[in-house]
Amino acid sequence: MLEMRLIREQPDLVRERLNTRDPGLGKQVDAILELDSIRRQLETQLQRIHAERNKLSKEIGQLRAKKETSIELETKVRELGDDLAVLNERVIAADEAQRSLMLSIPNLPHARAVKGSDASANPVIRVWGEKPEFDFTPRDHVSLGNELGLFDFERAAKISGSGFIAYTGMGARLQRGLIQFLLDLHTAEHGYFEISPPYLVRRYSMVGTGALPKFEQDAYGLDDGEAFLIPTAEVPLTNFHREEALSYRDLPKYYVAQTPCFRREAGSAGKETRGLIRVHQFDKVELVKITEPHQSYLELDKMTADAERVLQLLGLHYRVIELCTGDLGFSMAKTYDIEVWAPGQGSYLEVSSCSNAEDFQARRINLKFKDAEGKNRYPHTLNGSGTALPRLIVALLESGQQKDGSIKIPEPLQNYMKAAELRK
RNA sequence: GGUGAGGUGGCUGAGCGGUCGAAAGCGGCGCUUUGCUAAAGCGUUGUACCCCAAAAGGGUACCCAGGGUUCGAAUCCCUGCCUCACCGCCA
Repeated sequence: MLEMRLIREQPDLVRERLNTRDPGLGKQVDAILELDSIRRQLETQLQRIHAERNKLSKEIGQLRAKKETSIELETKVRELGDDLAVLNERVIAADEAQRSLMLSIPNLPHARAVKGSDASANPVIRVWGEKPEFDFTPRDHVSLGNELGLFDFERAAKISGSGFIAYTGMGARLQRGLIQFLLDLHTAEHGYFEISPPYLVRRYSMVGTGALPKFEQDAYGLDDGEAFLIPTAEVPLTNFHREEALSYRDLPKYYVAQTPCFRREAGSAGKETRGLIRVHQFDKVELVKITEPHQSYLELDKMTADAERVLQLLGLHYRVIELCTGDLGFSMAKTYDIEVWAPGQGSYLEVSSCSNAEDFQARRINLKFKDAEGKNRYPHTLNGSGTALPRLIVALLESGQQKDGSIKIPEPLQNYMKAAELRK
């Protein structure tokens, strides 16, 4: 949620920045200003009547204490009470109208974010390693994995429909080993605190991170929309301290969690849907930070580096791109995507997205911290994948493949896998 | 799922339907005393919103949440949520 005061005091700035996301979005500023002024007028009226009623009620109490009559006052107060009820409903309605519009307005892109309307404008920030060379035509993970018995798409589809995967045998062990490797790396070497959170969350937690209200069609809902399967561990982790006031001494917080993620992927049928690349349920190791505002961008760089480290240790070629204003997620002010090279696809796959939401989510979840002066302020929240499992597996299989269809396992994984390669 | 108890400010814990945003203690902050520490004394100490250009100041709301009774609710009634205890069921 944006700060109302900012919209009120610098509407042009807000309008302009929203327009960099999507020309036309800036119009929302005028709508919100209108609702805000209506709400405030009503609230002022309501409060005047309240003040009057409180005063008269107090007088009634005093009259009664002196055993004097107070009938006239009582009648008057009763009338005020009726006005109050009517006005109160209008205030509540105005408040809700404003709030719901506020919740549907995305975050402002960072002031220096690259401007652009879609992914084609995303600049490449850096590249690590090189595309591996093969003296044969590299195969894709589906054919490699099927041959090695690493997963079973047909049976998974039989159970749950298309878009679900069952890892089998060494494939299952590969995922488990990777999860272990990732959690060990981030906890032991990068300083994150491990949490195993609920996978089912309340609606307000989804609203809190910005997954709702806009993207309800992407989530799996239960109980008539009161609960949702998490689309990412960002939701439970970021909400972990909701409604709390932390101390600046507790910041920054570094959290890591491995969870499944559930996504309907509505509207993406047919698009990069082959194999493991886009599925309805996948595992992910997620990083979340809560920081003081002045260090959040430094922390974003560190978090991105932590995610990149995964690929470096596994020897996977990747590039980091910055999302332009038009491609930014709803809650985010700045995002770096890490894309790993998948030789069998002949393309880069997004395996991590590291973002700074600034105070946008903190406002929504009412998360504050007391600074050194004892003042309550909103911290910044960050999140990044570290990393998504299926696409990491795609890259590992396709990059590690050998002519005979076996797969070399990168050195750091070998202990977890109890094997140096995958073969029939 | 059943029964019982309970949810008050950073914490502990009072609170007769009217002057209670809420006693007291602890903690925090400030000042005084002090060679330093400790201790003591005094003062201060919630959040959100509204009015005001801003500051000063004023006002409204908030004692788990939502309804209700009443001229008036922390206080009475109902519902829900949560916590604790015991029972049942269950991985």
